[in-house]
Amino acid sequence: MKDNKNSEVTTPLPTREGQGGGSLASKYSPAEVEGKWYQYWLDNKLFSSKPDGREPYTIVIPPPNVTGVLHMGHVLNETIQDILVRHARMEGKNACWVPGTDHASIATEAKVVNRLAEQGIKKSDLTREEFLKHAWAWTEEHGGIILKQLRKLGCSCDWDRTAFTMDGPRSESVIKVFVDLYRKGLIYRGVRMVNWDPKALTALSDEEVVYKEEHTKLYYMKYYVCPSSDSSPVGAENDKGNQSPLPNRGGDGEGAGNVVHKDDRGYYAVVATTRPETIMGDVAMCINPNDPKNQWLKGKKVIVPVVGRVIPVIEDEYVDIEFGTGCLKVTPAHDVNDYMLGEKYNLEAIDIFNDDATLSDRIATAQQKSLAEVSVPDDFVIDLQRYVGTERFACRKQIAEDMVAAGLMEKIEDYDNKIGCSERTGVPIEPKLSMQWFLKMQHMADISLSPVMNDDIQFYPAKYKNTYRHWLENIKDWCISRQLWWGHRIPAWYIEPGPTPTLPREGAFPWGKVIVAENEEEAYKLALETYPILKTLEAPSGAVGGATGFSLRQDEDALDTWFSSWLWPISLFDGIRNPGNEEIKYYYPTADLVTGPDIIFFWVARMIMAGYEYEGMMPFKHVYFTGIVRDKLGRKMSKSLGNSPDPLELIEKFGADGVRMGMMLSAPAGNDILFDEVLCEQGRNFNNKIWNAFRLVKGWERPTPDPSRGGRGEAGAQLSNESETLPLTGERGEGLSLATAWFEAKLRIAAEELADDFSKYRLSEALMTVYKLFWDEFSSWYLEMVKPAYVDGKPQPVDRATYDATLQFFEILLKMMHPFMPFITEELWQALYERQPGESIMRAELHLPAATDADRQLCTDFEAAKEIVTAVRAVRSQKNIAPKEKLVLEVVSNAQPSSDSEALPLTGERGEGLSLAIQKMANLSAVNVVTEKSKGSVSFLVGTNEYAVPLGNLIDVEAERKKLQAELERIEGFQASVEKKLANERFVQNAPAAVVEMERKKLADAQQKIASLRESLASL
RNA sequence: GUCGGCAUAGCUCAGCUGGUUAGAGUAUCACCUUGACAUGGUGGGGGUCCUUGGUUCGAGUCCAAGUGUCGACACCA
Repeated sequence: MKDNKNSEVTTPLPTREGQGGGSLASKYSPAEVEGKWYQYWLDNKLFSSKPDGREPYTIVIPPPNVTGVLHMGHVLNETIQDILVRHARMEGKNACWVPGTDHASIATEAKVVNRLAEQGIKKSDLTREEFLKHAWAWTEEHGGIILKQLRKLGCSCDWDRTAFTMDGPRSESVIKVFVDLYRKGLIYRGVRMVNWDPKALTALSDEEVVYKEEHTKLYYMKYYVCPSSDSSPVGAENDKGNQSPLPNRGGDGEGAGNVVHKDDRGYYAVVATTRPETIMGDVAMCINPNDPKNQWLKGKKVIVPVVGRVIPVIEDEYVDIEFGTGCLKVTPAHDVNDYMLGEKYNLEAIDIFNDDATLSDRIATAQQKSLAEVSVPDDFVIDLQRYVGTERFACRKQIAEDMVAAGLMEKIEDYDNKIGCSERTGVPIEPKLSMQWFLKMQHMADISLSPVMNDDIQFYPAKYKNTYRHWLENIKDWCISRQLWWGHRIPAWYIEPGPTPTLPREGAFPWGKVIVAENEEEAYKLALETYPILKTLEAPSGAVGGATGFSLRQDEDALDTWFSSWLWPISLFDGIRNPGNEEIKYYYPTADLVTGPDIIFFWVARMIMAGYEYEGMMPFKHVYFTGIVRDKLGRKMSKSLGNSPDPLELIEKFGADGVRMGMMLSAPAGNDILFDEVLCEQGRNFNNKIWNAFRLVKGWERPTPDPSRGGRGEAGAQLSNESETLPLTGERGEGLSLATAWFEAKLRIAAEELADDFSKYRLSEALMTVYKLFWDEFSSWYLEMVKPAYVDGKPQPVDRATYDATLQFFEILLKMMHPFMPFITEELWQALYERQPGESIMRAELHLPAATDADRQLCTDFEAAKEIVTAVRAVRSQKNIAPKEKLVLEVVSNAQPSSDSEALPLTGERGEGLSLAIQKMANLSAVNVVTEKSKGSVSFLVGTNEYAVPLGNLIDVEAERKKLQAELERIEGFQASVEKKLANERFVQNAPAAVVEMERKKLADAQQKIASLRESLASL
């Protein structure tokens, strides 16, 4: 048979025959099952969503970099999203998961530049258009690989909606928003101190700077003092003195705390810095006016060593008296704080670097200029020409050596410092003054803070609300321009004189003025409108384009990547270009956002801003922050450590379902997850367990009569129509065992737990709930109870009711597990009953009736029955009695009636069922109710009831006595603690009545147990 | 430096508004293969709930301090 043949190699299921369960391989092999069903889902458009009357459930994917490759972080993130989406879909919602990629301007541009470099092409040799051609080619070649990989994971994205942050609709949206914000006065252009990445050659936002701890040096440099407050240089005339520079010498004590340095060249101040090369940009020295050490420097001028520039000593309380010597060199062009001082005291900013952080020849010209103004002794000066063109760190090393050699360095100390580095290229940031575009953030912060603080948007875990608030309350303007080509080019044009030479160029023309518009044509129109004088430059009618007397030059810069990402939840539904369209109305706001806390500012906060600015509503209702995936030693996964497994290899090894489960088993929201392959192994083992449970059930002969299920079709498999389906809810079918009733109750209770877990986004707990439900309750208890006995080597047939119920349970379990393990559940769901073409578990809804008090009582009773079984098994284990050997259980019913319902009813209808269940599970030949247990029996307590297993002479009296004695002591200890509590008057007075009552009952139970244990001991 | 989180079994974590002498998964140990599954079954062992103090009749849970750890932000040149 076909089935037999296949089962040797792999494990396809017989979907029609229904028979042949026994011929299934004993191991589940996911490889071809997964490919097959993913294709089936695609073919049947099961992921696709269109607006309709159902409640929408929307997730937009955090777009991975277009050239990215799937890593473990994605696996975690996308698995969570897929679980949420599949869960919502099975709740009957219109689930829509929109996939896409991000152009990641700086990262992608860097990759393209690298690749070009490998081909010997320099970016600077290309025009913008040529470069972009390469970039698009690269994007098309590598782009979307990651989206293909998501399919292997089982992600149920609506692929027809796949978007890219730089595709047509998204780009247009970005431009529209830029223009809009500019017109609202929220975007401006100006010269500011920005974070400059000298490798990528672009400005960065504050968020793109990461601080790294580094061991560096602190250099103490000598700044010689000009002897008088005029700018006379230190020189010959100074020789007459070893004259102290101190004012009021020997006077009233002012300057008593002065710390003065002097050597044979004269008096000097000492300035400590980590960056000696920046002295070339020094324009002042600053002291704290309250610093007693440096009073003597007030009003003086000092000479910048090496450079020879004479600079003033200024005073500002900004300077920290405690740090270094209390003397701060001021380099406005290369330090944010110095820049502020420069602004305050109107100091010149000398930019000493080129864009790539090599030393600019400006240092040499500045030196010549200052030396021409004031002459300083030659031995204070080194010709700066020698540093021009050197790289900043090489220069630092060199200048430090040179200063030591020239006697201009006081000392050098080791120093630990935190250095701001580019998040992308990793190189240290150079603070740099430059003209950039900014978005004013105060307004954005104002509209986006309260929705999070008052939980209109809920964060999971909520602790990130603090982080969010802190950032918004200290917000700074967002530098949105990047000196890159790959990205959305800023829609700003500058008015310049046109090519027509005869027209007037001078005068009141707005040369250099900026026009912001959606395109050049608009800009042109707007320019004429804004500056009517330009009309006088227009060529005679009929002339076209460049024939005018002015032209427009578009800004070279591109926008920060996040300036497009922040519109993602809106632009995906075309809400910017086409406000109020059907899709945006239906899908927005989205339901859940799943992302890492590392981009809370980059992305989450800014999406919230854009959401309120453009839709007047939050972009999502819940944010689920995932943790960082680390290895089992807690280290971040990284390429250099080689500790990051390839997700695709893992999928090959454990199956996608196994990997998903491995990821989710230890991924509570917000906590870092320590990933270990053994978790995937556990996932795979679980799949195998499900598979084998299915083999068991499928191996049962279908009881007759066996009407084709066609008539009732799918309805027969759904518990939602309660009265029609499982007969258990209504009238109990004759042959239905207590096991069936119990498991049905169990399912309903579990469904409620699951719903609760999902509502709190506790997905790993939800997974653990179904894991235990399937493995422990269903497989280990339920199936073991209903599994047919073997007679003469043959399994007995299963009765019809049990058979039907079991299949229905299986189906419900598959549905519960499906969001976590989509492939195996689809495979088995399809094989469980005959299905119509195109049907899928994906669209099967799962609604169970609420659990009742009776359900809970049944489960409680059943737990007691389980305890009895476990206790009997323990007796076997301790006495080395083979599982096959049948035993007898005695229920000791003393005259004292058991205190209440806690005692297990073993009489009556339910009692009989429980009794039978216990017999089967503990392999007993009988359960006898006795008033006194047999001699030579081992006894145990469940609740306050006593049970005994007669063992005849197998019993070891001494061991038994010991065991009972230990148990007795334990309970007596417990009793003592309860008695003590009850003896405390204040407890009885203050504690709620119910609590006191509970304690009384505990005491009564303990007393009863003690009595029964003493009796047992005595009877030994 | 400022702010915040966390600290419970060997490991990873639950433990919700204080109320059984603290739970799960995994690991570990012992025993068990003819009947779905050794990727399995059964049973067992394993905790000073970080420390100290406080509030309370009662604290793993609340408060304070300390220690350790992780993170965010700010940075001193």
